[in-house]
Amino acid sequence: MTSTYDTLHQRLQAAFDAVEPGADPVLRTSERSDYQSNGVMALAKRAGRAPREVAAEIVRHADLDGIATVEIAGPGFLNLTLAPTLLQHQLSALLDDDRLGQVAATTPKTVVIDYSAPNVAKEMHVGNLRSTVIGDALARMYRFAGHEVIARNHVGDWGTPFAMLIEHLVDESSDHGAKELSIKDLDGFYKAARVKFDADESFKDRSRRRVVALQSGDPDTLRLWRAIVDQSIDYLNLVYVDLGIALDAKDVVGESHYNDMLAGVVADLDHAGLLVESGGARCVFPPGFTNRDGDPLPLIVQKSDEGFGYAASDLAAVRDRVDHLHADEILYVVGVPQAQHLEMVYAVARMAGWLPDRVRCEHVTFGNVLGTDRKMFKSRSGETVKLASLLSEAVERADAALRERNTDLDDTARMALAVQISRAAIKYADLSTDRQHDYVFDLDRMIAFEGDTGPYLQYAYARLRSIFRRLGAPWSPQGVAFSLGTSQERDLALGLLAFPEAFDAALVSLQPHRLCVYLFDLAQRLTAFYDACPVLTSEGDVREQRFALCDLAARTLATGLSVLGIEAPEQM
RNA sequence: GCGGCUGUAGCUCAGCGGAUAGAGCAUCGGUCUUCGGAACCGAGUGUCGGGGGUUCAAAUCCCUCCAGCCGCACCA
Repeated sequence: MTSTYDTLHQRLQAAFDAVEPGADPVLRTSERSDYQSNGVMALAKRAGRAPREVAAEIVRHADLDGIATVEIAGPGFLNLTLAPTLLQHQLSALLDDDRLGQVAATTPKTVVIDYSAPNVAKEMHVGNLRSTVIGDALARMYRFAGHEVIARNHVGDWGTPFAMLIEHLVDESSDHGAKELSIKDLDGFYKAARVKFDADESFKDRSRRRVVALQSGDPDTLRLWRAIVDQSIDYLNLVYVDLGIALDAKDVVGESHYNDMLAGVVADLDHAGLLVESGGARCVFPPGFTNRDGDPLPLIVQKSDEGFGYAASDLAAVRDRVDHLHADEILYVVGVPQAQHLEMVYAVARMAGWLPDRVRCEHVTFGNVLGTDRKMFKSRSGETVKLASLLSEAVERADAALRERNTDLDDTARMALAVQISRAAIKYADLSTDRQHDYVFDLDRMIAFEGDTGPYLQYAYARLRSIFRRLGAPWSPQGVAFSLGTSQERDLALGLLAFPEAFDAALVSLQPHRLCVYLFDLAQRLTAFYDACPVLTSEGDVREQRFALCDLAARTLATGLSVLGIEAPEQM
């Protein structure tokens, strides 16, 4: 189906084209009418004519029969009110459309999304939250839009930190690592190794030798490395399951994966004449980057000790994603501190011819998670907060809230619900503000059942489902007449029809919060409708229409939440 | 020093060239013998960080200043 916005836009575009080809109608939703077109003033200015005269001409050219009525207002705004026949037609089409009016991509793209990327062998913490949640939402949005998404969890599983862990494992196991240890407390294990590394010179030396052994593929070293990595990934997967993140073991393609390609990266840069030796390191100097003294800034691909830096593996990853995964688009959902590094990687990859212009490469940045004191979010004791403990605290609060409401749920069902609610609370709070901004992590606020929160949206959905449960029999639409006799019904209908443009705007701009804003607005229209328009006790066509609106609202909420990675329970 | 991001109501945030700047929370006042009240309706509150400019039109674009955060060669 053609969305309501697109229908309107096409008709207006034709009218604008008749006056000046290519002129933008600037069509927006409006508070004064259903939609407004603001393009007349600019057009009149260019033509040197009176705006209201141009507006009148546009109106004459516009074929809006059965689509909308127009009113010229103010200096030349076109206020559009959608015609009943159009609303009837569009709403009927929505009832039969699983995609709720959103048109799937005609030329699906292969999109590689690099997100989450925690350090293996360290416990996941709030610092990993945003990349994981935002990346997951974008992956789901792209999939819904009809694209092929390849998720890449570029975990930190290589290099010096791992050499250090392996040495520590050897020290700690009774038989010098001949058998793998079961590492119960990964975080503690990592910290102990770190302390030893910083304090003990001989341990540091052994670790350095171990890096060489690791990178050159020493079997014993690799076996120990594998043991640590496997356990860590098992643990990561538990967190992903707890959070409801669509990442699993097959998406884990960490730094280690590119080890064999690093020498090739350096050799090919050398052949291309891009490699420069500087201070003993092998570098590329992409133009336009300078350090604090104004001197050219290198991307160091091979360190002076012959080891490869992360620039090398990032470059190898670009090649892999373009050559083997055939990416049309690569998104890096990575913290903003990496901005310059990534820009340099893209620049060098383009210089080397590894990243053709047709491949869009974008850094999806995000702000920090702050505590209620507006400083970096830390625990009472000043440590970084573990994701697992954050989640369990949220679950406890959700469970307490459910108990207070004394539902008739048994313990198991209530706990399961508490998990769904707490995930929604955390994810929605993260997704509902512009991702580039820092946001304040306040569990009390985000888990509240009133206001702009995940649980509020879930509740709006659950109320709708309750109506259908009470109906007893399955409901299916049959020639629904959308008379939209009340303002609440009409407002809800307009909200439902706006799903495609809200979704598309969120996708194109890579801003999931736009979809959140839409869903919250829809939920408010819904509750106003719900309050004013009885459904079960109404009769005839009105009843049928209200069921249809409920059905559409439920599906729109569920779909919208689901592409954000948020579940919609049937009952709360 | 260079580059990037941020500054909107008491608090948390939308608004990204259009009309009197919006929402949630909090506050105050209503509705209702709840199709699930975790609801709905209403009210008040703003030097859109300051200043200049561009434009028919600026919170929005440009310049500048102030405040805060981040990055700027071998840890990733």
